Amino acid sequence: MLDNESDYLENVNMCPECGSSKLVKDYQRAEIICFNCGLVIRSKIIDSGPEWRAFDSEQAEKRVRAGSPSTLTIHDKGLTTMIDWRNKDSFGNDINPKKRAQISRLRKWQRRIRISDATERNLALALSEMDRISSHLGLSRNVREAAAMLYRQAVNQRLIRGRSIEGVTAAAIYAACRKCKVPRTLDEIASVSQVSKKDIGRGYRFIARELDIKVPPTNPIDYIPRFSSELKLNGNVQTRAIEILKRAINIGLTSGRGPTGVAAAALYIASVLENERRTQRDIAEVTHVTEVTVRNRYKELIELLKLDIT
DNA sequence: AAGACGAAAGTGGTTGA
DNA sequence: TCAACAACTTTCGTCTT
Repeated sequence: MLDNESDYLENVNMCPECGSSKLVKDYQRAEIICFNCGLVIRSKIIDSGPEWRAFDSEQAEKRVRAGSPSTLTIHDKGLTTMIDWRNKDSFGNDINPKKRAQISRLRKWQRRIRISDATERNLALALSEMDRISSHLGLSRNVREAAAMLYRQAVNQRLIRGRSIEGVTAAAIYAACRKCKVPRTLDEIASVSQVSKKDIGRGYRFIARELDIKVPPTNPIDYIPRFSSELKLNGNVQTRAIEILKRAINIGLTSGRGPTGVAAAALYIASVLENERRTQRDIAEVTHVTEVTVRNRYKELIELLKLDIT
């Protein structure tokens, strides 16, 4: 077993063909090659270099082979050159004082260039704001990336001119949420940003038009998973609610109505049908509509879908 | 007493002239 | 730009469990 295993390890130090000890490990091609005679001694070797994923700061120091993946949520996509602040060369030796002065000048300019003009500063600010809002709303990675992408497009097309950074960031997030089918209401976004609901809506319509984003009207079904988990409803209720909504959509019962209201009513009916009853008030609370709306929608639903609540 | 129901008046946003 | 309009909310009183 040990013999077999050594096949996979890289503990060869001598070429079996010519006896030379000058071996080259080529991680790109995953081979160990004799520098002298060119024999491929091992192939498919495993790159044992550190990985970029790190779970604490200690690991972060070790796992530096590849750098972070490129991301849109950092203003330069994480692709900048960083000059280490330690005065060591690549072997860990001290750098002599003359070189040190040179390098510190390099560092200075690198910093200045990284966030150079107004656009860059704007982006950096906006992206950190978006990050703040996203974490408040508990948005997933891909929504954040999507929002960042929208914002970049908006910047490229000079759409920010005359508009507040906060307004556009909030609008970008709203749009990204809808695009990714994890809708947040305007109210929710307004409550964690300094922008009013009205302005976010206006900003959203604006960038949606200018960037030519086609987002279908919000589907009430998209709200079901989030609302029902907030109400601690089980999966059967969710399925039931989605069923109801599909039928409702088919007869056009949802058009013109606020999607949250319809979702709320469907959830209410489903919760009753599945014997997991929640009060109208509870549902109204998490869906941010009033009990009255829940009632109105739910009356329409049972009437037109011929549902019977026992 | 809590929840469900419904009427009536008020609010903010869309639409069409 | 303004008025009409539908959806939604607020408020409050009544009915049901």
